[in-house]
Amino acid sequence: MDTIGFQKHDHASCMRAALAAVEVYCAAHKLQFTPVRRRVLEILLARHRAMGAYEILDTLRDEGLGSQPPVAYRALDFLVNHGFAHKIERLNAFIACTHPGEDHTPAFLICRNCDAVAEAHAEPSHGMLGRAASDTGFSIEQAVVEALGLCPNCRKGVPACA
Amino acid sequence: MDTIGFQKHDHASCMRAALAAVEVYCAAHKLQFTPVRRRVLEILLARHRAMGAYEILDTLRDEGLGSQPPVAYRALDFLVNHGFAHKIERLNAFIACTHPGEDHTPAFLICRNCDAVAEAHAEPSHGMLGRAASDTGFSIEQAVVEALGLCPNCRKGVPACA
DNA sequence: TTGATAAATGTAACTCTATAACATATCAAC
DNA sequence: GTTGATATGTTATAGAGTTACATTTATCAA
Repeated sequence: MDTIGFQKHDHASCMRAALAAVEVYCAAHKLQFTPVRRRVLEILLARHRAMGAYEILDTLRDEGLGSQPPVAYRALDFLVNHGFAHKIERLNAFIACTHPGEDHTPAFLICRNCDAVAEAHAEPSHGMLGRAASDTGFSIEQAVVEALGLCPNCRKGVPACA
Repeated sequence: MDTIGFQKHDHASCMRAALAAVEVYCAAHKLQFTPVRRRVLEILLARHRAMGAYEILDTLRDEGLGSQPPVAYRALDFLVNHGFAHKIERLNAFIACTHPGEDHTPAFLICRNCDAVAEAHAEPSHGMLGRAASDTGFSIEQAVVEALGLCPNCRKGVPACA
C-alpha cells in the first residue's frame, strides 16, 4: 500500500490532483461529470473524512444544488460505481478515494475514537479469503475490508485526534 | 478455514450442536441465555441465512415474544457481542455463527444472486491489511471482511440456489 | 426471606439511512 | 432539430437503528 491517511498533508493539492484525475477519467470514458457529482466529490475531498449521505445533502441544500435524498444518493452511486469514492459499510458513510481512476480493492482502517479513516489496498484473491473462495468454487467480485481500532494519534492519547 | 456453508447439511443436528455450545458457554461465563435471546438464535440457526432485524422481529411478534425493535436489537447485540451471531454489514443483516464459543474473526462469502452466506476465517493481523496497520501504528481490534460474488450453485446456473 | 442492586424486558416515539415511482429537463448523436 | 438515453427534481415511503423511561425479573448479601 502506498497511501495512508493519518498524517497531515496538503489538502488543497491532494484535492486538485484527485479532481483532475477524475476529470481525465470521465473524459476518457465518456462519463458525465455533472455539477452535482463534481460538487459531492469536492465536498468529500474537502472534508477528507467519511460523511453520511444526509450530511452531504445538507451542504448541497445550502448551496441550492438539490434538497432531496435521491440527489445525494444518485451522485454517490455514480462516484462509488466508478471508483471515485467508497462506501464505508461499517459507518454507513462515504469517503473520497485517495487514488481515483486506478482499479483497486480498498481496505480501510477506521479509528473508533476519532472516526478518521485511512485507505489501504486489499488483495482479496490472495490470503485466506481467496483460499476459502477457491476451495468452495465461490467467485469473488468485490470485497469489503474494514478494520476497526485505534489510529496512531488516538493511541498516543490525543483527545480527539488533530 | 474449516466450515463452508454452500453445501447441504443436517440442519437439525447443526442447530442442536450450536445451541448446546452456547448453553455451555453461557453457563461457564454466567451469562443469561434468556428466552428471547435463545429464540432469536434459534430463528437464525433454523433459517441458516442472513436475516434482517425486522424479519426476526416479525417472527418474535407472531410468537408473542416482543413486538418492538429494541427487543430484537437487544437480543442481537447480546448474540453478536458474545460471538454467537455475526452482523453482515453489507446486508444490514445477521447470521448465526457456525462455531460459537471460539474466539475468531469471521470472513463472509456472500452470493449476490441467492444471498447465501458462508462463514470462513479471516486473520486480520496478517496479510496486507496487517502490514498497512503496523506500518502506520494503527492497532486493529476488529475486522469486517466480506466478499461478494457468485456461489458455486449460482455459477452453475441454478436459478435461485437450492 | 427480604431488601438492595443490577440486569433484562416492554413500549412509545423518533432519527437516520435508503429507495420507489414518476414527472421534467438536459445531453448526445444522428 | 428530433429522438432516445441519461440525469435531475420531487413526493412519498420503506427499512434500519436508537433514545428514553417504565416495569419486571434475576442475583446476591444481610
